[in-house]
Amino acid sequence: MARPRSFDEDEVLRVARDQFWTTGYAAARVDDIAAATGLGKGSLYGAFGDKRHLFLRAFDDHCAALVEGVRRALDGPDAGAYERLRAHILAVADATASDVCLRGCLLAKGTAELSGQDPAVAATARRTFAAIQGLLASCVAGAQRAGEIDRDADPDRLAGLLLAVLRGIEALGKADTSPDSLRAIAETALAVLPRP
Amino acid sequence: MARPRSFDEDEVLRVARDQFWTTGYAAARVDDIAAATGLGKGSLYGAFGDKRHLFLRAFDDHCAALVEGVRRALDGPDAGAYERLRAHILAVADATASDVCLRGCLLAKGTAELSGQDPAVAATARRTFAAIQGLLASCVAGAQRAGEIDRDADPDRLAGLLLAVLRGIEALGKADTSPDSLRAIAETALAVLPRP
DNA sequence: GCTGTTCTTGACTGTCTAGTCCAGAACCTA
DNA sequence: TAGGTTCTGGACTAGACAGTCAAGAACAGC
Repeated sequence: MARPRSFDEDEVLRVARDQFWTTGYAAARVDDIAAATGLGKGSLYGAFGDKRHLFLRAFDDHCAALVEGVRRALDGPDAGAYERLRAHILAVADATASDVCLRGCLLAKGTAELSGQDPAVAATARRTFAAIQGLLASCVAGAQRAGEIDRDADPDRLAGLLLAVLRGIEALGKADTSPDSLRAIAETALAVLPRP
Repeated sequence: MARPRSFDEDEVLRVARDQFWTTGYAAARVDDIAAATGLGKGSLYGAFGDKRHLFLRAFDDHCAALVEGVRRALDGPDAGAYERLRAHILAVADATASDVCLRGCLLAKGTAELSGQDPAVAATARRTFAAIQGLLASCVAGAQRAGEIDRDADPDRLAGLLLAVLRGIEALGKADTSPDSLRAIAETALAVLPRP
């Protein structure tokens, strides 16, 4: 029928996400995104609307990928649930610590910058947090069934606590907190989980 | 000698801080800050240099006030230490939940937006976090001496965990997490502290 | 190959904004 | 009150940036 797109939408969104990620939303320039993707601005505007919508698409994709990553890390049989939980929490601490450019997580950065002014951003963030908490709760419940965490504890509440700890590690990482401190937080969080 | 300043520097910094707070650094306009303070831009630039330095001053002042607030909340005799800790953590959760405009804490917002690009911001954030952790550790140690927290636990590690939980609550609050959830996180964090 | 449609490119526009500058005001000291 | 100094206000500048647009390119169907 007509001339087809010469670019891969997902790839463009990934590049755009990286730009927003490093500079923040307000400081990101559409010209830079166009240059980084190799597209003209017309194509960008034609495909995504305006800067805000481009961000929202990139932000949503990023959050979905994040949840998917957590799912891969935590899903599985009850038997290894506690170990998966432990590995995931330590991995987040280590990844945060080794993020040299301190850009942290786009979810945190975007939410901090925009959720107060853009309900769509707040809604995506809320959904993402809820999804992660759900995955944590399932994993905690698995560990309870496997006898690694006290069965009397409320898995949802423990998951909420762990979510807060993870987001806290993220936040502290942006201040260039030492890798040791971040790891200590993760280990302490695991240590205080009620054992059977 | 010469004409004296017609404005109070601290008051101007407070107003500027509020502007940065609501919109973020990049989106804040110097013209708006000038209008909000009632000053001409010449006075603003004469007194503070440029936008970045104005922000750094406001940010530093805010962080110092924050630490001072935590100190007031947590300092005191061993006897009431645990209760002060408990009250403070619940108060942070409630304050975060009732922040209707979701602007959160300027410390978190400024750090998220700028620490990757401005070492001065990262340094202030790191100092502030360390100070708060120190205050938490002292309070935990007091509660240990008062027999409310297990004496075998490392107060610094518990303080690190609590700091992460507090920052996590802050981060989740920006996504408009329900007041109940935030309070549940705070209560769970308190519940998992090791008792004697 | 022709036609109609959609995509691409990048120059262009209008607006916004950080920072400058200067003329005059306010104040202090003597 | 005179003189020197700093402060004030706001007009001005230069550059940056989001978003538009028109001319042509690439393709599918015929």
